[in-house]
Amino acid sequence: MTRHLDDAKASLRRMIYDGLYKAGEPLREVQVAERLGVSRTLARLAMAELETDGLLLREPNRGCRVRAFSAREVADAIRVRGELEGMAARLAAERGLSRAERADWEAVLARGDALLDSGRQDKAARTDWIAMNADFHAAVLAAADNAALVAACQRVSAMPLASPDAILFDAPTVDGGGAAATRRALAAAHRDHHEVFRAVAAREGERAAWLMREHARRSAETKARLLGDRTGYSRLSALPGGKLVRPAFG
Amino acid sequence: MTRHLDDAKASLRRMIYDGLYKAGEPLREVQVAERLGVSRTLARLAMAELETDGLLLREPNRGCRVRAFSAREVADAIRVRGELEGMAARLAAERGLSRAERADWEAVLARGDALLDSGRQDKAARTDWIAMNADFHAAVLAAADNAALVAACQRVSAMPLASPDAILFDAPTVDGGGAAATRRALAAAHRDHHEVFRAVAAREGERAAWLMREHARRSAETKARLLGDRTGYSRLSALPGGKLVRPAFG
DNA sequence: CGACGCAATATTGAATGCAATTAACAGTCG
DNA sequence: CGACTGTTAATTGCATTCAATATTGCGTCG
Repeated sequence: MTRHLDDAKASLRRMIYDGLYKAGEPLREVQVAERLGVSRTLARLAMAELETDGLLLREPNRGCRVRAFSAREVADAIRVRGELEGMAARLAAERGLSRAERADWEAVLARGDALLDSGRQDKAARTDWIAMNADFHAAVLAAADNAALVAACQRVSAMPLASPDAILFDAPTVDGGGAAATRRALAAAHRDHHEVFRAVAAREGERAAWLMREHARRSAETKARLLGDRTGYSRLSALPGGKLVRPAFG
Repeated sequence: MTRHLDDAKASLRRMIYDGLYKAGEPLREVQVAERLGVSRTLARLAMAELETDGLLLREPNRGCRVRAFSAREVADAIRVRGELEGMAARLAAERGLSRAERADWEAVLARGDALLDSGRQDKAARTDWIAMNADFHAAVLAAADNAALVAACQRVSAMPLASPDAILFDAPTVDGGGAAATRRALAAAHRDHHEVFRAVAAREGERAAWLMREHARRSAETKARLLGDRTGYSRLSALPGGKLVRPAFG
């Protein structure tokens, strides 16, 4: 992959996430190329990559369509991610953390603590949170020292909303809405992070795996609750409340 | 993906598996195109896909090289596959098998029994065995009813030797060689199949998962023993004994 | 009036050609 | 004699062009 292709792919991904193309709507190569400001070749390659990422569906000689993900599919993907991350936690616990890994991990946890303590809710805080969260999940995978596991996890995280980066801020909830609920959810998630770390550090492999799976499962349930039962969607910005924020995505 | 591209990709894959390109050796687009009998465009696309499959490594502006897989990497991938298939078995057990699924599964098991009972060791028998084995693993995944799980499993199986299809027949072993040892290994594997099925049918989820993980682990250990400790290889036909047979691969 | 078939058009699929980047080599200077 | 730089050859990256396939609209026939 070269620079231009990466750019085109990222831009197209963003376009889809932003709902420029509705689910089921065909992506015409010429139009995509125009909007991306590149040639048809690059547009085509970008579409091919997003297809392998599972974001687009291709019918031979009929082009690509944006794939719609049901709440069920997202939940399924998150369960798989949880299983893989759980395996990573178990492997990490069995292997034991090096001094450096332990320090890195604790630094990430401290960043999360600081963010929660600050009480900030602005956009920068959200970006920081997403970065912290991503770093935590990456640390778990790295500590497992299994390249195939990392690759598999990245793949399953390619689905919109299935990635740990995909956090729904300020979406309305049944138990009262908005900022306070979000804050509670983030605090709970970060407690999970601490617990996973303690279990791994204590070499409690199976328990670490269980905690990690539960962490993913909670995230899946939260998202399912927020997204409702609609069977298909891809325009994330059109979700209930329209206040979805996923700045660090893609 | 269109027909020509699929063909080109499969052919190139086979070329690499057959050792036409050694590990680390660069794949020049023009040469690949010539050997495939297609244009540079298709060769390029095929290479791009094999890159995403993890079979090739690409350095920007410097093309692709065949990736060498260490015995460790193969073992890691198989462990991940085992975890995913174990998850599938657990989900299948929790969900319960439909009448049709149960029948399909039993038919696959019966095919394996018949093959073992026949005592055949010819090439056709091997092909049949590989097909039966693939069907069994596919049945486990299908019974889990989780699309993301299937996709993740397919991905991790893309690595050479990591797929359940990749069976080493007649490779020399430490405990006496060849046909008899292979026969014992296949019989043991098929006992695993039966046990997994019984556990799933009995709704024993965690036990089914464990059995499936162990099934994969055994396969990984067998391969590791056969492959030895060499740190890098990709020319499968050049493995010890040179009697490797993997007809249904790719 | 509806259904089928044919032609025109639009869209994807593949190949060739051109530009940009990189590696290798020779020549020159220190 | 070794290191550096300018130049050349080779290779990838991208754009354009040509060909194949599917879709749509219209006309005709039942």
